[in-house]
Amino acid sequence: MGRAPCCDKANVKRGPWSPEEDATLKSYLEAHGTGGNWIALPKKAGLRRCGKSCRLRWLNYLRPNIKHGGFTEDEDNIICNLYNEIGSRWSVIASQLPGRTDNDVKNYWNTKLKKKRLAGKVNGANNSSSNSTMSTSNAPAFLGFTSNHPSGLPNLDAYHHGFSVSEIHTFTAAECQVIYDGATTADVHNSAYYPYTGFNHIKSNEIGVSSKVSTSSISNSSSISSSSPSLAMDEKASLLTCNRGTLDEATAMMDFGFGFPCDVVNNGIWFQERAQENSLNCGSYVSSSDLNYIC
DNA sequence: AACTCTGACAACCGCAGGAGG
DNA sequence: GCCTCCTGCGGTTGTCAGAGT
Repeated sequence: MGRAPCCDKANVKRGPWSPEEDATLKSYLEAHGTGGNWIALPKKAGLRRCGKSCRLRWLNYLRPNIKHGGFTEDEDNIICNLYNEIGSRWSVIASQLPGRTDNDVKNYWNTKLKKKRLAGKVNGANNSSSNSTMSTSNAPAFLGFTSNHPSGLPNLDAYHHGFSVSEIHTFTAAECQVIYDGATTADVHNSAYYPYTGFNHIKSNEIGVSSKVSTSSISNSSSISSSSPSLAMDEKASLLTCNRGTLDEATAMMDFGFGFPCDVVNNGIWFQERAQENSLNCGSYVSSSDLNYIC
Protein backbone atom coordinates (compact mmCIF):
# COMPACT_ATOMS: atom_id res chain seq x y z
CA MET A 1 0.00 0.00 0.00
CA GLY A 2 1.39 3.35 -0.99
CA ARG A 3 1.59 6.42 1.07
CA ALA A 4 -1.58 8.45 1.38
CA PRO A 5 -1.37 11.72 -0.56
CA CYS A 6 -1.04 14.85 1.53
CA CYS A 7 -4.10 16.37 -0.12
CA ASP A 8 -6.84 15.66 -2.62
CA LYS A 9 -4.98 16.50 -5.79
CA ALA A 10 -8.16 16.60 -7.86
CA ASN A 11 -9.57 19.42 -5.77
CA VAL A 12 -6.57 21.63 -5.23
CA LYS A 13 -5.35 24.39 -7.45
CA ARG A 14 -1.82 24.15 -8.77
CA GLY A 15 0.55 26.46 -10.56
CA PRO A 16 1.34 30.09 -9.91
CA TRP A 17 -0.28 31.87 -7.02
CA SER A 18 -2.61 34.77 -7.72
CA PRO A 19 -2.31 38.03 -5.75
CA GLU A 20 -5.65 37.20 -4.14
CA GLU A 21 -4.39 33.86 -2.91
CA ASP A 22 -1.23 35.50 -1.61
CA ALA A 23 -3.28 38.06 0.28
CA THR A 24 -5.56 35.39 1.74
CA LEU A 25 -2.68 33.25 2.91
CA LYS A 26 -0.72 36.18 4.26
CA SER A 27 -3.59 37.66 6.22
CA TYR A 28 -4.57 34.28 7.62
CA LEU A 29 -1.02 33.50 8.78
CA GLU A 30 -0.57 36.93 10.25
CA ALA A 31 -3.80 36.55 12.18
CA HIS A 32 -3.62 32.90 13.21
CA GLY A 33 -0.18 31.52 12.47
CA THR A 34 0.17 28.02 11.09
CA GLY A 35 -1.55 26.42 14.05
CA GLY A 36 1.14 23.79 13.84
CA ASN A 37 -0.55 22.12 10.93
CA TRP A 38 0.08 23.15 7.36
CA ILE A 39 -2.10 20.37 5.98
CA ALA A 40 -5.21 21.72 7.65
CA LEU A 41 -4.32 25.35 7.02
CA PRO A 42 -5.61 25.87 3.47
CA LYS A 43 -9.09 24.67 4.38
CA LYS A 44 -9.20 26.98 7.40
CA ALA A 45 -7.90 29.87 5.34
CA GLY A 46 -10.33 29.21 2.52
CA LEU A 47 -7.69 28.31 -0.04
CA ARG A 48 -7.94 25.56 -2.61
CA ARG A 49 -4.29 24.74 -2.26
CA CYS A 50 -2.21 21.89 -0.91
CA GLY A 51 -0.79 22.54 2.55
CA LYS A 52 2.70 21.96 1.30
CA SER A 53 2.14 24.49 -1.42
CA CYS A 54 0.97 27.03 1.18
CA ARG A 55 4.01 26.39 3.31
CA LEU A 56 6.33 26.81 0.37
CA ARG A 57 4.64 29.97 -0.78
CA TRP A 58 4.89 31.47 2.68
CA LEU A 59 8.49 30.45 3.32
CA ASN A 60 9.82 31.36 -0.08
CA TYR A 61 7.83 34.42 -0.96
CA LEU A 62 5.34 35.88 1.48
CA ARG A 63 7.30 35.69 4.72
CA PRO A 64 8.52 39.09 5.95
CA ASN A 65 12.08 40.23 5.22
CA ILE A 66 12.58 37.95 2.25
CA LYS A 67 15.13 39.22 -0.23
CA HIS A 68 14.86 38.33 -3.89
CA GLY A 69 17.63 38.50 -6.43
CA GLY A 70 20.54 40.90 -6.23
CA PHE A 71 23.00 38.53 -4.60
CA THR A 72 26.11 40.36 -3.51
CA GLU A 73 29.67 39.23 -4.09
CA ASP A 74 29.96 38.47 -0.40
CA GLU A 75 26.93 36.23 -0.61
CA ASP A 76 28.39 34.54 -3.68
CA ASN A 77 31.52 33.76 -1.73
CA ILE A 78 29.66 32.46 1.27
CA ILE A 79 27.54 30.20 -0.89
CA CYS A 80 30.54 28.86 -2.77
CA ASN A 81 32.56 28.27 0.35
CA LEU A 82 29.74 26.54 2.14
CA TYR A 83 28.94 24.47 -0.92
CA ASN A 84 32.54 23.31 -1.01
CA GLU A 85 32.30 22.49 2.64
CA ILE A 86 28.92 20.84 3.06
CA GLY A 87 27.59 20.33 -0.43
CA SER A 88 24.01 20.96 -1.42
CA ARG A 89 22.57 21.50 2.01
CA TRP A 90 20.71 24.56 0.85
CA SER A 91 18.79 25.15 4.04
CA VAL A 92 22.03 25.29 6.00
CA ILE A 93 23.61 27.59 3.46
CA ALA A 94 20.54 29.81 3.37
CA SER A 95 20.59 30.05 7.16
CA GLN A 96 23.88 31.92 6.86
CA LEU A 97 22.33 34.47 4.52
CA PRO A 98 19.71 36.61 6.23
CA GLY A 99 16.60 37.03 4.12
CA ARG A 100 17.53 34.29 1.67
CA THR A 101 15.61 31.09 1.27
CA ASP A 102 16.95 27.67 0.46
CA ASN A 103 15.03 27.72 -2.79
CA ASP A 104 16.53 31.06 -3.74
CA VAL A 105 20.04 29.93 -2.96
CA LYS A 106 19.53 26.68 -4.80
CA ASN A 107 18.18 28.42 -7.88
CA TYR A 108 20.94 30.97 -7.79
CA TRP A 109 23.54 28.26 -7.54
CA ASN A 110 22.08 26.21 -10.35
CA THR A 111 21.62 29.10 -12.73
CA LYS A 112 24.61 31.30 -12.02
CA LEU A 113 27.13 30.33 -9.43
CA LYS A 114 27.81 26.84 -10.71
CA LYS A 115 28.90 28.25 -14.04
CA LYS A 116 30.73 31.13 -12.44
CA ARG A 117 32.59 28.72 -10.23
CA LEU A 118 33.53 26.46 -13.12
CA ALA A 119 34.96 29.51 -14.79
CA GLY A 120 37.01 30.12 -11.65
CA LYS A 121 35.58 33.55 -11.02
CA VAL A 122 34.50 33.06 -7.43
CA ASN A 123 36.13 31.72 -4.33
CA GLY A 124 36.10 28.01 -3.84
CA ALA A 125 37.52 27.16 -7.21
CA ASN A 126 40.17 24.54 -6.66
CA ASN A 127 43.33 26.56 -6.96
CA SER A 128 44.86 26.18 -3.53
CA SER A 129 47.88 24.18 -4.55
CA SER A 130 48.88 26.26 -7.51
CA ASN A 131 49.02 29.64 -5.85
CA SER A 132 52.12 30.33 -3.84
CA THR A 133 51.72 34.03 -3.32
CA MET A 134 50.79 35.61 -0.03
CA SER A 135 47.74 37.39 -1.35
CA THR A 136 44.48 37.43 0.56
CA SER A 137 42.57 38.95 -2.29
CA ASN A 138 40.53 35.84 -2.97
CA ALA A 139 39.56 35.23 0.63
CA PRO A 140 35.90 35.49 1.56
CA ALA A 141 34.58 38.63 3.14
CA PHE A 142 32.98 36.72 5.99
CA LEU A 143 36.43 35.75 7.16
CA GLY A 144 37.22 39.39 7.60
CA PHE A 145 39.11 39.97 4.41
CA THR A 146 38.54 42.80 2.07
CA SER A 147 39.88 42.60 -1.40
CA ASN A 148 40.70 46.28 -1.48
CA HIS A 149 42.47 46.57 1.84
CA PRO A 150 45.62 48.58 1.11
CA SER A 151 47.92 46.09 2.77
CA GLY A 152 46.08 43.02 1.59
CA LEU A 153 45.42 42.18 5.20
CA PRO A 154 41.98 41.56 6.60
CA ASN A 155 39.72 44.33 7.70
CA LEU A 156 40.08 43.99 11.43
CA ASP A 157 37.53 46.57 12.35
CA ALA A 158 34.59 44.23 12.00
CA TYR A 159 35.98 41.64 14.36
CA HIS A 160 37.16 41.29 17.90
CA HIS A 161 39.05 38.63 19.71
CA GLY A 162 38.49 37.09 23.10
CA PHE A 163 35.83 34.67 21.96
CA SER A 164 34.82 32.05 24.49
CA VAL A 165 35.83 28.43 24.06
CA SER A 166 32.31 27.50 22.98
CA GLU A 167 32.59 29.94 20.11
CA ILE A 168 35.81 28.59 18.73
CA HIS A 169 35.13 27.94 15.16
CA THR A 170 35.53 24.63 13.43
CA PHE A 171 37.69 25.68 10.60
CA THR A 172 36.30 24.12 7.51
CA ALA A 173 37.93 22.62 4.50
CA ALA A 174 36.52 25.31 2.28
CA GLU A 175 37.79 28.06 4.49
CA CYS A 176 41.20 26.49 4.74
CA GLN A 177 41.31 26.06 1.03
CA VAL A 178 40.40 29.62 0.39
CA ILE A 179 42.82 31.27 2.72
CA TYR A 180 45.72 28.86 2.53
CA ASP A 181 48.19 29.91 -0.05
CA GLY A 182 51.28 27.88 0.17
CA ALA A 183 53.68 28.80 2.94
CA THR A 184 55.75 25.88 4.13
CA THR A 185 56.45 24.66 7.61
CA ALA A 186 60.01 25.80 7.11
CA ASP A 187 58.70 29.27 6.54
CA VAL A 188 56.66 29.08 9.69
CA HIS A 189 59.64 28.05 11.76
CA ASN A 190 61.84 30.74 10.28
CA SER A 191 62.06 33.35 13.00
CA ALA A 192 62.77 36.12 10.57
CA TYR A 193 59.72 35.26 8.60
CA TYR A 194 57.67 34.36 11.58
CA PRO A 195 58.83 36.36 14.55
CA TYR A 196 56.22 35.48 17.14
CA THR A 197 56.99 33.55 20.27
CA GLY A 198 54.82 31.47 22.50
CA PHE A 199 53.28 29.36 19.78
CA ASN A 200 53.17 25.62 19.47
CA HIS A 201 53.00 23.96 16.12
CA ILE A 202 50.69 20.99 16.03
CA LYS A 203 50.38 18.64 13.11
CA SER A 204 47.03 17.73 11.71
CA ASN A 205 47.11 14.17 12.95
CA GLU A 206 47.37 15.22 16.57
CA ILE A 207 44.53 17.60 16.09
CA GLY A 208 42.31 15.03 14.51
CA VAL A 209 42.50 12.42 17.23
CA SER A 210 40.48 14.48 19.59
CA SER A 211 39.00 17.53 18.05
CA LYS A 212 40.24 19.63 20.90
CA VAL A 213 43.93 19.87 21.68
CA SER A 214 44.51 19.70 25.39
CA THR A 215 46.58 22.32 27.07
CA SER A 216 49.02 19.72 28.36
CA SER A 217 49.60 18.19 24.97
CA ILE A 218 50.83 21.42 23.50
CA SER A 219 53.29 22.27 26.22
CA ASN A 220 56.14 20.84 24.24
CA SER A 221 55.55 21.36 20.62
CA SER A 222 58.83 20.00 19.32
CA SER A 223 58.33 16.57 20.85
CA ILE A 224 54.82 16.35 19.48
CA SER A 225 55.94 17.22 16.02
CA SER A 226 58.93 14.93 15.93
CA SER A 227 57.04 11.91 17.26
CA SER A 228 54.34 12.06 14.65
CA PRO A 229 54.25 10.54 11.22
CA SER A 230 54.92 13.03 8.52
CA LEU A 231 51.81 14.30 6.84
CA ALA A 232 51.45 16.31 3.74
CA MET A 233 49.91 18.91 5.98
CA ASP A 234 53.26 19.40 7.58
CA GLU A 235 54.68 20.60 4.30
CA LYS A 236 52.29 23.45 4.02
CA ALA A 237 50.80 24.88 7.13
CA SER A 238 50.56 24.36 10.82
CA LEU A 239 47.95 24.71 13.41
CA LEU A 240 49.23 26.91 16.15
CA THR A 241 48.11 27.17 19.67
CA CYS A 242 49.12 30.06 21.79
CA ASN A 243 49.25 31.35 25.30
CA ARG A 244 47.09 34.31 25.95
CA GLY A 245 43.94 35.63 27.49
CA THR A 246 42.01 34.27 30.42
CA LEU A 247 40.39 30.89 30.83
CA ASP A 248 37.06 31.94 29.43
CA GLU A 249 38.77 33.70 26.58
CA ALA A 250 40.93 30.79 25.58
CA THR A 251 41.11 30.44 21.88
CA ALA A 252 43.34 29.09 19.21
CA MET A 253 45.30 30.28 16.31
CA MET A 254 46.12 28.94 12.93
CA ASP A 255 48.91 29.71 10.61
CA PHE A 256 48.03 29.73 6.97
CA GLY A 257 51.33 31.02 5.80
CA PHE A 258 50.66 34.70 5.97
CA GLY A 259 53.61 35.12 8.29
CA PHE A 260 51.53 35.74 11.36
CA PRO A 261 49.02 33.73 13.33
CA CYS A 262 45.28 33.91 13.00
CA ASP A 263 42.71 33.44 15.71
CA VAL A 264 40.21 30.80 14.81
CA VAL A 265 36.86 32.11 15.91
CA ASN A 266 33.26 31.78 15.13
CA ASN A 267 32.82 32.37 11.41
CA GLY A 268 36.04 34.22 11.13
CA ILE A 269 39.68 34.56 11.93
CA TRP A 270 41.57 37.25 13.70
CA PHE A 271 45.12 38.16 12.95
CA GLN A 272 46.71 38.31 16.35
CA GLU A 273 49.82 40.37 16.53
CA ARG A 274 50.50 40.44 20.25
CA ALA A 275 49.63 36.95 21.35
CA GLN A 276 52.87 36.44 23.19
CA GLU A 277 51.86 39.11 25.66
CA ASN A 278 49.28 36.85 27.21
CA SER A 279 49.68 33.81 29.34
CA LEU A 280 47.24 30.97 28.94
CA ASN A 281 47.41 27.70 27.10
CA CYS A 282 44.48 26.98 24.90
CA GLY A 283 43.06 24.40 22.54
CA SER A 284 41.43 24.35 19.17
CA TYR A 285 38.68 22.66 17.24
CA VAL A 286 39.96 21.61 13.87
CA SER A 287 39.20 18.19 12.51
CA SER A 288 41.87 16.23 10.72
CA SER A 289 39.64 15.77 7.72
CA ASP A 290 39.27 19.51 7.42
CA LEU A 291 42.98 20.07 7.60
CA ASN A 292 43.91 17.19 5.41
CA TYR A 293 41.60 18.56 2.81
CA ILE A 294 44.04 21.26 1.92
CA CYS A 295 47.01 18.92 1.73
C1' DA B 1 6.62 39.35 -36.87
C1' DA B 2 7.23 34.68 -35.68
C1' DC B 3 9.79 31.27 -33.83
C1' DT B 4 13.38 29.22 -30.90
C1' DC B 5 16.53 29.32 -27.27
C1' DT B 6 18.05 30.46 -22.75
C1' DG B 7 18.03 32.02 -18.13
C1' DA B 8 15.65 33.03 -13.96
C1' DC B 9 12.52 31.95 -10.80
C1' DA B 10 8.44 29.59 -8.90
C1' DA B 11 6.38 25.51 -7.77
C1' DC B 12 5.90 20.54 -7.36
C1' DC B 13 7.29 15.89 -5.99
C1' DG B 14 9.00 12.28 -3.29
C1' DC B 15 11.70 10.95 0.47
C1' DA B 16 13.62 11.04 5.20
C1' DG B 17 13.06 11.81 9.74
C1' DG B 18 10.79 13.43 13.92
C1' DA B 19 6.78 13.52 16.97
C1' DG B 20 3.03 11.52 19.00
C1' DG B 21 -0.35 7.89 19.77
C1' DG C 1 8.66 -1.03 18.78
C1' DC C 2 5.30 0.07 15.31
C1' DC C 3 2.37 3.02 12.76
C1' DT C 4 0.62 7.35 11.10
C1' DC C 5 0.91 12.04 10.29
C1' DC C 6 3.36 16.02 9.35
C1' DT C 7 7.28 18.89 8.26
C1' DG C 8 11.42 20.00 6.02
C1' DC C 9 14.56 19.24 2.49
C1' DG C 10 16.68 18.71 -2.00
C1' DG C 11 16.03 17.41 -6.75
C1' DT C 12 13.38 18.29 -10.59
C1' DT C 13 10.06 20.33 -13.55
C1' DG C 14 7.14 24.10 -15.18
C1' DT C 15 6.43 28.78 -16.54
C1' DC C 16 7.53 33.03 -18.31
C1' DA C 17 10.13 36.83 -20.10
C1' DG C 18 13.70 38.46 -22.85
C1' DA C 19 17.30 37.78 -26.30
C1' DG C 20 18.65 36.01 -30.55
C1' DT C 21 17.79 34.42 -35.23
